[in-house]
Order: sequence, then C-alpha cells, then structure tokens
Amino acid sequence: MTIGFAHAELIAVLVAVTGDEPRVMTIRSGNALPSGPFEMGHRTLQSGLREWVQEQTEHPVGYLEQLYTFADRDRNNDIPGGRTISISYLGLVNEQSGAGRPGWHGWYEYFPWEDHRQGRPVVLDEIMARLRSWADADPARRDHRHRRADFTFGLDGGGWNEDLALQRYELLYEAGLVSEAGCGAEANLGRAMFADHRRILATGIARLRAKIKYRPVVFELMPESFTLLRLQRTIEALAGLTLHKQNFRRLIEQQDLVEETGGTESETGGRPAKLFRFRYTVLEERALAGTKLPLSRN
Amino acid sequence: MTIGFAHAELIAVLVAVTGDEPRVMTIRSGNALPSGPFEMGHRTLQSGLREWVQEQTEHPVGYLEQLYTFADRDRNNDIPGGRTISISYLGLVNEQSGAGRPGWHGWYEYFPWEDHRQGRPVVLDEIMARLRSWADADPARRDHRHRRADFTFGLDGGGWNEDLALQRYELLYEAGLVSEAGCGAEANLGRAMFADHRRILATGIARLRAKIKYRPVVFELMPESFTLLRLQRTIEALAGLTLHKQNFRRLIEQQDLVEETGGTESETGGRPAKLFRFRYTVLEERALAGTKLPLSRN
DNA sequence: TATGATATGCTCAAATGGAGCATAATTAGG
DNA sequence: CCTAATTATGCTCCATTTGAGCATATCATA
Repeated sequence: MTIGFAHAELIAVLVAVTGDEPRVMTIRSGNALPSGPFEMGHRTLQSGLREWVQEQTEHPVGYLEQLYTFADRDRNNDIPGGRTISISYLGLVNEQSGAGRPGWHGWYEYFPWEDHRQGRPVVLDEIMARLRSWADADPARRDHRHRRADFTFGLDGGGWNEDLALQRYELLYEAGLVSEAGCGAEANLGRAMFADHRRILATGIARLRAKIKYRPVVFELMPESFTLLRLQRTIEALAGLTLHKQNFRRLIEQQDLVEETGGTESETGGRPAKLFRFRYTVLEERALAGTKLPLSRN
Repeated sequence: MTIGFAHAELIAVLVAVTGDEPRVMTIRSGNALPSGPFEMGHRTLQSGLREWVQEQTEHPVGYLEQLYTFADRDRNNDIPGGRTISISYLGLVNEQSGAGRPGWHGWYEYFPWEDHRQGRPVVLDEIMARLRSWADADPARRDHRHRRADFTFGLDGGGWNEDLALQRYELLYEAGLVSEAGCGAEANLGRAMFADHRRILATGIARLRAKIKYRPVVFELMPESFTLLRLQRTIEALAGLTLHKQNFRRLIEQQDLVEETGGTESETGGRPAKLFRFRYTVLEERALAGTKLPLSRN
C-alpha cells in the first residue's frame, strides 16, 4: 500500500467586524489570506494555528473552527514533486483587537454582490445578464444553468438566500466571470485573490452566515458590553441583510442570550440604550438554540 | 519558511440503510473504517475517493461530502518521522447496492445510546451515573461537567437532541468511559474501533443527522421508488427517533420533494401504499428547504 | 362478511414569525 | 422652555407553521 506524501499548510480566514463592516485579515495588500506551514511541534492543528495567529497578528482568536481541506490540483500553488494540502480555518476576532489596522479588508470588497443591506446591489443586474449569456452559450445545459442561476441568486421566487455565498461564487467561477477562473474576465465582479483564496473566503463567509443562526458565535466578535442595536448591526454586517429591529430584540431576549450590565450608552443621539453582556453560561447550557434572523424587507 | 510534510490518507464513512438499520462500511470485521492512501494521480480528492471506493466495494457512491481533517498527535497511527493527516469523507450509498453484505455494520452497535426509536435506551441510566461520578471527581469543574452532561444528554429540559451525537461521544471520551480513551473502561458503552475511527464515525453521524433536516440527501439512500413509510423509516433510522406519520407526509408532500410513480406496493398487509420517486429537479430548484423532522413522543 | 392492518385525509389548538403601531428618553435647535 | 429629530423599547395583530390526534379508505385474511 503506497502512502501519499504531501506538503501541508494552514490557511486562516480571520474575521472581525468594525464600523458595521465585516473584515478579513489579509496579507500582500489584501491579495491573499494569511497562511503558514503546518508545524509538527503542536499537538493539535487548532493549538498550532492559534499560536501562529497570535504571533503574526497580535489578536487573540476567540472562536476557531475548521473550514475545509483543499487538496485539488489546479490550485496554482503546487510545489513540483508533491501536492499541497491546505487546511483552512475560520477564526473570529474580537472587534476591538482587530480594529481597522492594515491587513484587514472589508469582505464585500471581494464579494460586492453579497451586501444587501442597502438594498439589492446594482451589480447583480450585470451578473445576471452575464450568467444568462453563459447559460445560453451551451444549448444542452441551458435550462439547467438558468435554473441554477435563478436559484442561487434568488430569482426563483425563493428570494435572496444569504447562506448561498459559496454556491454563488462557484457559479461565477464556473461561468468564467471572476478573474481567478483564468479567462481574463474583467475584474469588476469583486476583487480577486491569490490562487483559490477567494473561494476559501467564500467558504468562510457561507459557514459563518449559516452558523450565527444556530449557534451563538456572534459574541466572539463583540466587545464585553454592547447595545442590542450594535449586536444587530454586527449580525446584519455578516449576513449582508437588514433585520427587523423589534423582532430582533424579542428573539435575543427571549432566549436569555444576554443580560443587562446596568449601564447605558448615549452616543448616537437618541434615547440611551441599555448595555448588555453575553451570558457565557449559555455556551454550556445550550450549544444550540442560536440566533435566528428576523428579516426585514426594507 | 519551513514547509510541513505529512502522510496523507483518506478515511471514508460510507452509510447505507437496510432493514431500517443505518449501516456503515467497515474493514477488519467492523473494527475500522475503510481508508486508503491519498493518491496523487487524481485531480480532486473527491474523484480520487469515489474511484477508490468503487474499486474496494462495488457500490457506487451517491452523495459525497468532506467531513473533517484530523491531524492531531495522539491518534495512535502516526508513522515515525512524520504525522498522518487523515481527510475524512461522508458518503451515502443506495440501499440496494450496500445491502447486508459483510463489512456493513449497524452504526448503533458502536453507539447504542443513540437509538431512541424504541424509547430511551436503558444504557443511558448507566452512562449518566458514570458521568455523575466523573463530574464529582473534580470539585473545581464539577458544576460545569454536570451542566455539560445534562445538556448533551438532554436532561436540562431541552430534551434529547439527536444532532449532538459527536458532542456526546467526545464527552464520554473525556470522561474515560469509552475504551479508546486508554483507561481500560469496560467496553459495554458501545463497540470500540481502531484509533479514532469511532470519533470519525460519530462526526459522520452528527453531520448526516443535521444535514437531512435542511438538504434532501436522504434520497441518496433510497431505491428509485419507495413508499412514504419507507422514507420515514429511513429517516427515523438515521435520526434514531420516531416521527409523527401524518405530519411527516404533510411535510414531504407540501415541499414537492416527491412525485407519485403511479404504482403501489402491498407488501405489509394493509392498504397498499402509493409509490413515490424523488423529484431530482428540486436539487437545482432549491438546494435548501430540506426535510424538517416532525417528532413524535411515542 | 367481519376483523385487523396500514394508508391517507382532515381538523384543531398551540407556538412561531413577520410587520407595524405606540410610547419613552434622549439631543439639538430655536 | 419648547419643538423636532432620533433612537430605544414595549406591545399587538395576524398569518403561517407545527404538534397532535381523529376519521376514513383500502387492502389481506379468516
């Protein structure tokens, strides 16, 4: 039985939210995700990555979760004589630590079509037009392609589904509409990244968007105490959607996810908002329950 | 920058359901999951695994999804001079192909506490008793351990949650109640497996149980045409729960997941059941929507 | 033809979710 | 001081979904 040998590296999708903008840590002026060798010294992958991130940035990583392992060929970064296995992780960094320093880029820079907080992005019209011609270009697969485009971009009656970020990127890739796909597409469909790093980022976004709905991980992105509106804006930033304010409060409070600190904040020029803190005991009590998203159609 | 080198292998959790029993393909008389080298020849991991499974067994794999990559030390199968990276996959095999041949073991053989179809398994009493003494053994962490045990095993008012299969196994492992944990525990808490294969299986079970609720993957386990009861029994087998029959039908039908074939089956000696087939177009139409589980407290 | 068994249709109440109105507590500007 | 603007917060209403169970249909078999 032959044993496969391979180079192993770790790739991190480190997310923080500052100024209502979800940001991801990058290197090379925003062209790549931070990555490093898989050191043999560490007992576990997680501990290794945690230490390594701590060294590189000075941000402690709160939540850390394995994303996906990429080992396909055609990844543009194979080393002759072996294949590279990239194990990617999603990490959440507290807002204050990961503030607007260099290296942190808003993730909608890479996926402009994913931010629906100001309504449907205009770029979607162009995307759909280009997807249409791509679909029509192959008569055999035409119908299937149209249905797939309609579904992933919410034109099939189901409406926009923020969880499909990865599927959308993959569709655009297949259609040759992102410049990573090789065929020199105009790069106006979001900023490109090195190798398949944008796909990895899309994987992280999709995973995080899905996760916040059934697991209280948002709090890893928040400061110790916060107002409910601040919490809402953070979730909205991640989901790329706006939420119904009153229902959002109802949802959060009825789940006992937070408790009042007693203090208030009167920054934004209205009635002062109560400050809350996360009830860390719920992490033990109910790992599930989580935060559903009360949408708003504004 | 140093580059980590490692051995790479693939481990497969191949699942089929026959006779209302979820089964997993094993080697070594049920002691290990099938695994093989990561061949460099294949373009993608998936295609490599698909081919390899096809060779080993004669079952075509329908649905295939990456599970998790294990690379921690202490995995009992490291090779001197390097670490083994195991990339695990979950694969679903059609009922007929993967029938009761040798090598397929019912997965509740390994996790007897996970099957609640005949009511709460009695072994849970012993498990809870042992978890209690484990919790009490460390006064500092006592409360935390009790809460964790109560939550994962559904004693905190939230009730049994079938999705927590992995958390339950990990808790038992931590508590030293499964023989893989080293401390020669009596192996009556389910059959043990080689190295960390039982943990990988638990990962697969948990993933599948969660997945069937929001993605129509069950059909990969079904024959071409089937009755609604057969579909229900399959889902019940996977979830380890019984479902409310009428509500199950309502759920399936209102989602247009299936269509009548026109035929009927009159095997079980009652009113003949209509035969249905899966509407494959929904895979394009709505990758989500999925099958929620209408529970029944019988 | 009665009985037992399963399939299938339908009803009802409770829980959940989406939307919006009403009121409270501030700041800023006359 | 008074008013408008702004944000926070409490509450209601209604449509939909979900959990549970009753009633009827259609078969095999004795």
